[in-house]
Amino acid sequence: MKIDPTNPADLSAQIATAIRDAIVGGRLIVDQRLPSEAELAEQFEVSRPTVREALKRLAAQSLIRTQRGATGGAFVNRLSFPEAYDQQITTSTLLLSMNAVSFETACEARYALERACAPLAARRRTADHLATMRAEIHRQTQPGLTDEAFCASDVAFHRALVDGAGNPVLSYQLAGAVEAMQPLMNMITFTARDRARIIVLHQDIANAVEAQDGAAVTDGLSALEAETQGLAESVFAARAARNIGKADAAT
Amino acid sequence: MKIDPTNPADLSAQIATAIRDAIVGGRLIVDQRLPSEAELAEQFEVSRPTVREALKRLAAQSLIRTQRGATGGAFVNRLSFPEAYDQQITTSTLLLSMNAVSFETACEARYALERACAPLAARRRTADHLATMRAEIHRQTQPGLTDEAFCASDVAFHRALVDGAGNPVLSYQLAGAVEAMQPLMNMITFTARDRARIIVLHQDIANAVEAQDGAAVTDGLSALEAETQGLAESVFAARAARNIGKADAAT
DNA sequence: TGTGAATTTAATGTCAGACAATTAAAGTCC
DNA sequence: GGACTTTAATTGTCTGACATTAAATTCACA
Repeated sequence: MKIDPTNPADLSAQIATAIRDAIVGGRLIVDQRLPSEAELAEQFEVSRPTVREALKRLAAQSLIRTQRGATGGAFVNRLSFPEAYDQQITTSTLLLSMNAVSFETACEARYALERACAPLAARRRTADHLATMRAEIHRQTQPGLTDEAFCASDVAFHRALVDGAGNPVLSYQLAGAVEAMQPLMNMITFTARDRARIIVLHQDIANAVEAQDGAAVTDGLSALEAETQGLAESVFAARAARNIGKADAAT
Repeated sequence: MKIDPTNPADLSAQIATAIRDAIVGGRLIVDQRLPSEAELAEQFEVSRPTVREALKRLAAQSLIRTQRGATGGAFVNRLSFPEAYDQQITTSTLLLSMNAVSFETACEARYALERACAPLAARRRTADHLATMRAEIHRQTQPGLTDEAFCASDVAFHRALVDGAGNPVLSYQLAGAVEAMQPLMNMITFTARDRARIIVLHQDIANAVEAQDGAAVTDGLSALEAETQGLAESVFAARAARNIGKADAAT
């Protein structure tokens, strides 16, 4: 593990990259202890604060964890699924919110990915997954529900569907797609009639999952996508019309 | 933005979280300049090194970028698609390599996700995507190709298919699934006969994409998945048998 | 008056040394 | 032998300083 001493800028970034490469390349294995900060500082011929900044970079990506005390130090961390979920969700959410991704594009991606889970979920879903889906549908029928709570329940419903596929890798990949949509969905206001239509479609999907009919689940998701896209379109159109009206009034 | 002064541990992590929440929550917008390190240190009532460690954590996630000089400082960074791709790929690769995910599970997830792109790719693929796919197939027929180069070409072929769907969000989500499989695929040795079968399937898929026949693309991917799973199974079975033989010889 | 070079300034990047906090292991006393 | 104390190693934090960078400003000169 060496760094480029001719490039005096970003020493901590170089050190972080060197250690990351060692981890990704398998030269440092899970739970292995890294040299102490003082030793690393000596190895790389930098000061301890610089080493610490490098280690914090790695800690931010869950690549290492640190322990204090006599036998403490930095250890190569086993990236767990929950940690990976979190990173996936925050990255996806920021990507969507910062890049002016259209509702249409994000929605299309989300439902395309969910349909990928449909056949597997139909085959493997357990009673647990079904119960979660039914429970969320029931929550969605509650009259006093805010739009945000409705969206959150929607996300939970879809998460149950995805988890029903029984493939943790798939669940991980989908986490970003499903969760990152929530802020976009929150921009929509749902009338009672809108909610009723969505709930019916959710029930169709839940029934298809229960019947283990993969094709029906796929169709149900497609119908839900069409409904969502249409709803968003009308909401945005109405909003645009109101803005034009305002602009006219202002002149 | 406040931190918990009663918890004296992990001050830099707390500060990083506070700033991250401000970014995700929209209180800090893209390209906005954060206070200088000295000012942040004063605000949070910590020293500058502690603030710096927090900022490095955020920089590691591409949430901020820093500039030196008089008008320099830390700025909220617009998370670009390429940056998000990279993060997605390293996270997925580490997740798979560190968690004893079976080849079968990862492969199933990958092909399920790719099938999600099939209808869109069939509808929207451009001549460019087709040309890339054909070129990669041609490369795969070269006799002197190493197994690694064959796998890399395979990844490029599938990337072209995914990109053909014309949905950047989808491409981003798929990046992890497709690229993270490569190390697992590299564990397999491909005989000339194996390669020939795969190439035929690739050609079927390319033809279906050219004909804009979404169902045929889906079927082609399913056939390729079956082929890959079968191949992996036989390779692992042979390896296990050899190991048992060795163990017997050792006794 | 305009322009280009020199200076100033504000910020990050790095360093050295010190002390506090934590934790496990070694040592000690009953 | 067990409970308690001490010790040592390590991370976490602080202080103060200097180096480096790059924009803004000043100033000399044409």
